[in-house]
Amino acid sequence: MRADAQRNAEKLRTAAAELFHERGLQAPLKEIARRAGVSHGTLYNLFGTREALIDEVVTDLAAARLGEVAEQALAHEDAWGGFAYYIETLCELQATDPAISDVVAGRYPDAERLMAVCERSHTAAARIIERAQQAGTLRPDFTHEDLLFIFGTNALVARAAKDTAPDAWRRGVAFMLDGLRSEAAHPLPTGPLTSRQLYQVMGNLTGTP
Amino acid sequence: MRADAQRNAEKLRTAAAELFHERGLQAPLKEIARRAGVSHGTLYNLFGTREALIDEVVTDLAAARLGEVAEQALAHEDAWGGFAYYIETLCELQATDPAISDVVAGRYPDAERLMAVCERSHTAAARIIERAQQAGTLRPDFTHEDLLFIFGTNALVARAAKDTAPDAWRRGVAFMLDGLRSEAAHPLPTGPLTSRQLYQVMGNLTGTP
DNA sequence: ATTCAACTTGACCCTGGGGTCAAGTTTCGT
DNA sequence: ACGAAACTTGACCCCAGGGTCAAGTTGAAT
Repeated sequence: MRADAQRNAEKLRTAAAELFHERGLQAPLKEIARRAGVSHGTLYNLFGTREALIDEVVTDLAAARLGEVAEQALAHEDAWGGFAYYIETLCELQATDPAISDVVAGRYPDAERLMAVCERSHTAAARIIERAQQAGTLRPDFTHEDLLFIFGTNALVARAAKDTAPDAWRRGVAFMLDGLRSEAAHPLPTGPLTSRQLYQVMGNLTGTP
Repeated sequence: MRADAQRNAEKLRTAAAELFHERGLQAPLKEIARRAGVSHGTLYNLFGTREALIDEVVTDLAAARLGEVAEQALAHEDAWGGFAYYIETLCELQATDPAISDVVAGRYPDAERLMAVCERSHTAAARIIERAQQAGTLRPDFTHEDLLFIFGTNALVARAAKDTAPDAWRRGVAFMLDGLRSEAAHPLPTGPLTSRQLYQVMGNLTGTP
């Protein structure tokens, strides 16, 4: 790769990181190129697809953030505390960083590294759920898919309320969390989604193709 | 108004009602005209704006549906039962009729008759909430705005899951409802939205201009 | 039957997103 | 310092949605 191309790629990575952070992973590619001071043709030359760019720009950040949250959640002595921490902190992360929000809620099958990160994050989440259920504080009919669903809706809520009431998501999450304790549980009307279904629904929810 | 214009208006109303029902109130106006077998220019001539069309086509249906649900909810002997019925039934309505879903979740300030219907619906909802709170079964920190917020998110969830898992919304609502009982309540992290804030957030949430 | 206002039409414009590629420019090895 | 390969550019194409309006058509009053 020629030196100038290297430089442009770097400028594009920077601009993309900024715009993804500000506006989420659907930020227009042309605008990213504009901010980088480069033609959009160059963006297509150097990265080819949006997902390739995402994979380069967002993956490491996401891995760090998600890993840290999961770790801290498992570090809680109290299983319910860890579970609640996990949900609250991830939702907070979604509210403050649209890019991360989209990673958690979206579908980017062609971003390989990113998918691996999600994979890891999912198994961590499963552990957090299981621990709280074994402690008897989290209702036993709650599933991993329900958790992701929560993040999916929170992504939208947080984005919609960002400028008007940046903390609006907290109330919804708090109500929800109160409904997830074992003591609060009443029988559910429907079984959980399959992961296949979840995948599709999350896609529609966040407008990921 | 000339007879042919009358006929066209009728065809357009019918087509609009169908498409709004199938796809929600953002259905492309050109497609409505196409389905009516009429030029889109005619649609603009006869109705002017999307909201005018909505107001003519959706208001009566919405009034009937919303009115009935509220009435039945208040007819419940049990205040909590009435509250839960109201939420569940309205959410179900959202899941089965995208047009109603958008009415409940959206913003259409220029559709005067529709706004009046919403107004009425809101005061009914307030009564349902208050009754359940006075009975001591609904947590006292729950507000009208929280309720509308629930409908706002449910609109998105129901739409996203429609084709994949038409009942997916039920689980989320059930968790939520379990969190709204007085026994489940833990202190909330934030105060409620003002109605002004809610208005803006709902607008962003549903993409209503 | 004529006439003219009322109405309809579809070509046209705009916006904003995605994407391509021939022609021009720059880097780098020799 | 030169030439080939690598790279960049921006004009161009696509699509889908909103919206306008001059020209043509039709209804109905006289």
